Amino acid sequence: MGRKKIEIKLVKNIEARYVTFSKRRKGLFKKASELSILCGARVGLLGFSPSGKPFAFGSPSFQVVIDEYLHEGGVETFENGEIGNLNEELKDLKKEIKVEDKKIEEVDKGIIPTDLSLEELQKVKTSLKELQGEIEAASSLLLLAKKPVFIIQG
Amino acid sequence: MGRKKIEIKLVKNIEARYVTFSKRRKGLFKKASELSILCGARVGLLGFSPSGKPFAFGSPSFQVVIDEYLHEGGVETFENGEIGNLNEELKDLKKEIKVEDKKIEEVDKGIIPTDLSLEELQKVKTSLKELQGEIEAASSLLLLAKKPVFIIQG
DNA sequence: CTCACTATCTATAACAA
DNA sequence: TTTGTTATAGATAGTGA
Repeated sequence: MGRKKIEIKLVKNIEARYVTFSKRRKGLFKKASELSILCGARVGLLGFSPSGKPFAFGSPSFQVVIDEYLHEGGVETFENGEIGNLNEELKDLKKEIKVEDKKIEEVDKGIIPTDLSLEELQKVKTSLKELQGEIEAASSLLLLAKKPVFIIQG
Repeated sequence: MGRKKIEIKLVKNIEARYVTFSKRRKGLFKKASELSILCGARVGLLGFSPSGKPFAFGSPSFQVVIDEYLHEGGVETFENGEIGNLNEELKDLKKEIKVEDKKIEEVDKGIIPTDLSLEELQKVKTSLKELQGEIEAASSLLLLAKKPVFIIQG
């Protein structure tokens, strides 16, 4: 999406890193907004910049997402017993991913040979990261669903 | 980004809506993941599908974002007094946006004439939605910063 | 950190399965 | 709700201010 294809890994140059962050955060907000409007979904986003500054986004609002989570997105969303099963599945997935992650690391270091091109390897790594993110988040949701939940002091 | 340019508004056909949701959620996760990896940012995402099913994503993990928010992203991020000022600014911005929103609605209904092309109008509307999302979220962050915060029961 | 420019790379709308 | 294909619309890397 730019003058050149880039690898998805930490941008070394700090200045360039901030520029990239600024541009892509904007892009992410836009995507989140579009998803919400096009599909009637609700999306909340919370994060921290490279320098540790918080940023957030919500559509139709951040608060709506929190409220929906508190009132409907928690325990009631899952059938009885379902949570335990899902947790087991997630545990297995995490194990598998850990194995794959280690494998890739060793390929990277040349310890293990591979038939994959650098480009293909990059894709695998990126996919793995995404999967990790989803699984991790799913775990968190399940955890929160089991032990309710975010409480907002007020 | 597809065969045709589309307006950013609720997809009428429900089947198509779900397809769009499925694809764009995937895209959003990818963008969030890339932002995190490229810039060393932490990103957490929580939302609900059109049908009310929760989804979440985190990079490097959902939990990391929550933890950082609890420990560093809250009150300490803002200087004393800064919060009050920011809240005032946000209040003003919200008012302005409300006005603009109403204006656009009336333009849509033909009550107010406009020199803008449909395309330009669409852009303005989309930008406004994004701005709303950011401002709303900023408000939430400030609110949470003032009245600390998410508490995770355990 | 933001803004503008523009050559390229990517995400995705429409369609079918 | 998910997946694959293909033509396009849209995002963004590199660069300079």
